[in-house]
Amino acid sequence: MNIGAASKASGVSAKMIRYYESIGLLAKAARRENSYRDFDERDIHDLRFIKRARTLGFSVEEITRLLGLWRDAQRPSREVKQITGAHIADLETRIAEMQGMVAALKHLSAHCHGDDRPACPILQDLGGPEISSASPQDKRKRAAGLREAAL
Amino acid sequence: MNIGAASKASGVSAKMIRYYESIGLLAKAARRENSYRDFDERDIHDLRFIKRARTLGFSVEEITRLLGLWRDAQRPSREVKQITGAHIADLETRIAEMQGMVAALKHLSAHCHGDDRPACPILQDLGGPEISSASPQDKRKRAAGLREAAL
DNA sequence: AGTGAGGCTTCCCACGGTGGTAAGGTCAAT
DNA sequence: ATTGACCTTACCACCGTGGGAAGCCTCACT
Repeated sequence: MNIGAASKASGVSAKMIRYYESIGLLAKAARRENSYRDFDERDIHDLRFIKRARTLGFSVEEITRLLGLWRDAQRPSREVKQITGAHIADLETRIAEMQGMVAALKHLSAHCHGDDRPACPILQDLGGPEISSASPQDKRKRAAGLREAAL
Repeated sequence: MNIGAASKASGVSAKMIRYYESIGLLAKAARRENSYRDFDERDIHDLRFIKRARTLGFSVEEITRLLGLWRDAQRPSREVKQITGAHIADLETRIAEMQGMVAALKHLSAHCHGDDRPACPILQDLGGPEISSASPQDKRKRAAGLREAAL
């Protein structure tokens, strides 16, 4: 199976397949005499796994662990659940942050005429003196995950 | 005002102040004889403006426009409201996507024992055959905005 | 007057993921 | 034998942020 075929079969772009291989997320594909990569069913499975996990917002780092667990038939489901739980919490934190932004923005926007007049509470707020930001944005380490996947 | 003082006064790291200057978001700061940057009140205002706007998830590109509007006393508030509205819509799309992920993950997690047994519906789902993903992730251009701000 | 600490300066590197593109090899079919 | 569709590697870009090196500058203290 060529990389193009693997790409179609998995929904992962050829570009990303090579990338995943390069960072060790995906096992190094076999090579034909032409030096073309040759993917088997196992690779396709892994690619689909990765694709699906990315769709669910897991970071590549998390997927590495999940794939490792997948391959270990003996793994305790505890670990999988733990990773998933942490990811859910992460997503929820980010959702809450964004909801805070939306609320603040909607509030400002509601008081902005949005016509030819220059008066605008949105800019007033942005430019104004110390403003009590909704939450001071904790900067805990957080996988890039979805953010880029959504680009 | 040195860059350190400006950083403290605005809450923007010295690193980012230089970066914002380099990309033209912030006007080039005056220099002293030592070649040290010298910030005035106007710069501090702009930095606070940027800081606040980043907190609200605006991308640097959007902030460039907003700052331009701020400086134009004659600007029609329409434009500001329009930018803000687009940003709100963007945020809401991303929130919805993440909420979809959370829902799917919670569903899977609920059916995973999370103990020593290896059986795990989460991995089953990830590794399983074609799954009907919540939404096929539209990839419309979207400013990086929050994603990185939240790191 | 010298020394050390802590500014400041520029410059490059890394991250996460993804896309682009150029320069070359290969294949299959006309 | 040529064309066009594929493959290969290798590099660059994005966004926003942090890290660090190497070299000045300044100030306070000895």
